[in-house]
Amino acid sequence: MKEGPDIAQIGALIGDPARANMLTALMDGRALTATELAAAGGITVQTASTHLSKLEAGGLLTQRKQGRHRYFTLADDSVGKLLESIMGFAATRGHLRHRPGPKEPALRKARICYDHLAGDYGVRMLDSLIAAGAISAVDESLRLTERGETHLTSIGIDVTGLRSTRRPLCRSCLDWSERRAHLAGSLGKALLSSFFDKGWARRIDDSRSILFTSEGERRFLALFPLATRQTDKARDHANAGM
Amino acid sequence: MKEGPDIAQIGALIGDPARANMLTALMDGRALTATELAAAGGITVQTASTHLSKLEAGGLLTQRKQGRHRYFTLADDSVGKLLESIMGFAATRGHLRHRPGPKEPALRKARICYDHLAGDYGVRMLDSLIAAGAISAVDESLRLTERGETHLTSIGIDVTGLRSTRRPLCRSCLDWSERRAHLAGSLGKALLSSFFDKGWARRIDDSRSILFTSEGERRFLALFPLATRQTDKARDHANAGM
DNA sequence: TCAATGCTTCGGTTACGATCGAAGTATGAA
DNA sequence: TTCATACTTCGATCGTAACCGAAGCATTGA
Repeated sequence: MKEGPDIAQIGALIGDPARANMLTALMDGRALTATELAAAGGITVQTASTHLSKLEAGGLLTQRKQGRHRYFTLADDSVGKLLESIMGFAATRGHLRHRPGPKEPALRKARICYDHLAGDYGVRMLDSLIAAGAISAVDESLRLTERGETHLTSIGIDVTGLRSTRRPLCRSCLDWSERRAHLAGSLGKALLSSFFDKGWARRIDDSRSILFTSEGERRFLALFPLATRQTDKARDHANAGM
Repeated sequence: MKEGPDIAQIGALIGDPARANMLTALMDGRALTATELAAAGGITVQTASTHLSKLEAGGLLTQRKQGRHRYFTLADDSVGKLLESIMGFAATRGHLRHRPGPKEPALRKARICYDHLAGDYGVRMLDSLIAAGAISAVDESLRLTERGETHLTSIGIDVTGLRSTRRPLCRSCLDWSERRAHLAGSLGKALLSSFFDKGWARRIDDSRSILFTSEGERRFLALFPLATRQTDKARDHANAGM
């Protein structure tokens, strides 16, 4: 009872919806500013500021001043592990947040996950890239193959340019609506940007859902055909442990 | 943000101190009644009742009616794993609950953990029993040896009687103040009861700390001498993985 | 049938914390 | 210097949920 580590304290830290949203927004390891996190949490910056200082005091976050910005990150990867394990548990209990209303199907189909494509289409894209041999998957780690580099360059992605950034090129990101992995990292971001640039799709207002044009959808589906049966093994491999 | 399982919901469930206390009280796998859990949480039965129904609705607990009692247990061992992982995390962040004030040293020395002896003396007792060959330890599982049965019977413990109960005889229980294991199970309970019966010690009011008489303390320390060097290996074994 | 026990439900109080407007501090740019 | 941006702190409001007393229901035992 009054014994043991104080699970109530960190439970309470995670238990506030705004804080939980900010934490999940940080789960891909990027550093975000207080203002960005306020948006992620759906609150004003003042409120976010108090939340962030609580999270920092609780050892979940660290901050790094850079100019007039303050970049927040998860304190270390044990925090990420903790959040992941809670997510996994919550998923088994069916504690998925269902936004009722007409927006939900669109969100499930295609949406922005930070800066890359998620949802049904996001999972399909990664599956297709793996099936085509463009990306090799070992456990959760993804790697762009030579064939993939050629292929993506041919459709207008500046792969060499992406390589020069500090951010990892390929990253597997768990898709909670699909319960499968999709492609994150700078490559995932570049691909989504290219869809916007080509006019295949656009964001809807302030929502995170992505609306494809009929022409864009046709092209997308042609570019990333459904993975066929014999590729299931590779795909499952990429999703191992999730 | 609005994506993924609702970690805030289960965070909030664990985030209330009373609920957290009730959950940790259930972590040894036993089923406890609502009244017992109310005591564990330090609240009235009415309040406990509402907490318990919330925890049940959240999928953390299940209840089983038996006569006019309602026995609550953790829904399954994934809940235990979850709580353990949070505890582990909380411990690394230094989120140990320190009761300030004079009571704390007494609590660390000897206290009740559900129904058995915990704290420094609890750890010492188990170490000593292992060193004496009364209990054999393989990983976290403890077993009473024949020599141990003879020994304990000679000091007035009705081992055969304890064997007839459904509850496991020996159980290893992690001691958070010592970060080491102590003896739980029906044998742990019986030993503590015998200390009370013999007048060696008594509970203090409503606190969980146990006060030894000077005579009782002398006898206890003589009965359970400090484990010597060469037994460290066995003891560490018993504490493996904690 | 009646009393006792274990637990839940109801009603009302209270306290805590999430929230935001407004003001204050720090950094960078003009 | 002045202005703009990024963020924090202060102060006040407000809503929710934790809490308990009292009453109600269910089970057991006499």
